[in-house]
Amino acid sequence: MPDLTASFAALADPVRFAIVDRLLREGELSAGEIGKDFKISGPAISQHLAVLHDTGLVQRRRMAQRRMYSVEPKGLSAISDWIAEARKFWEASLDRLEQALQNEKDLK
Amino acid sequence: MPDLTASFAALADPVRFAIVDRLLREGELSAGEIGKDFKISGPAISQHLAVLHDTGLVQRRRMAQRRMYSVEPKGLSAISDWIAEARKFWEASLDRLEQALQNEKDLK
DNA sequence: TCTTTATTTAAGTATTGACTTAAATAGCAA
DNA sequence: TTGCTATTTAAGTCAATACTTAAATAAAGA
Repeated sequence: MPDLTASFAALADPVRFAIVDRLLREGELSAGEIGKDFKISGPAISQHLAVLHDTGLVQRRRMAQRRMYSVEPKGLSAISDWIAEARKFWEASLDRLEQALQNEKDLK
Repeated sequence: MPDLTASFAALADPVRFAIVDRLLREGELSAGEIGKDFKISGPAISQHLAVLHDTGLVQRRRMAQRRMYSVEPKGLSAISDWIAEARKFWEASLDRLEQALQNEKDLK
């Protein structure tokens, strides 16, 4: 299992979450375009992008002077896989709860 | 949309992630039982459980002197919903990539 | 009531992390 | 080369947070 806590930590910051969410919807964007959404400095954006890149949530490539960023699906699918696994357990427990409530009702 | 970044922050800590993961698999457990898995102090565990409870990831109830903790499905389904939405976008972009590679191949 | 068990709350410390400004790097164009 | 645009790296500051020990609370039992 990959290190999910690092991915969660990356998405725990509101700026980084908003960046990933926007990249999902709009595809590839430059660091400058991404930065326009926020009132923090350029270097702050660059540092956030570095965190997202280091944790494997975004890819990047050069295009002339610009750095283009896009979502790295593998990074998100690691979370998706864990959630799918977790869902099995919580749905099973909801089923047990529902069953228990039904039995209680039947007794009346 | 609920505050997903708070949920991500809660799961970003390795201890809290392990607690949630174990509660999913084993169901309801007391604070004491949960604490045995870690070498940190009782109060530290209690504080982690408070964070998980405050962010809506776990429920708790009293049972005599003990506090019993279990996963709150709603907390995780908020993440699950975002991932499902995100998946639509990243799969669409993968499809476009695949299409582009196919077109390139056809030209040869 | 007094004691024991289970857990939380309080208070203080140390590390981590998000931000800033200033300086460095990379590529393009005059 | 010199300059211009885009972005990152460096260095330092401040706030958030994960931990500790000590004290408080809650429920049960002798």
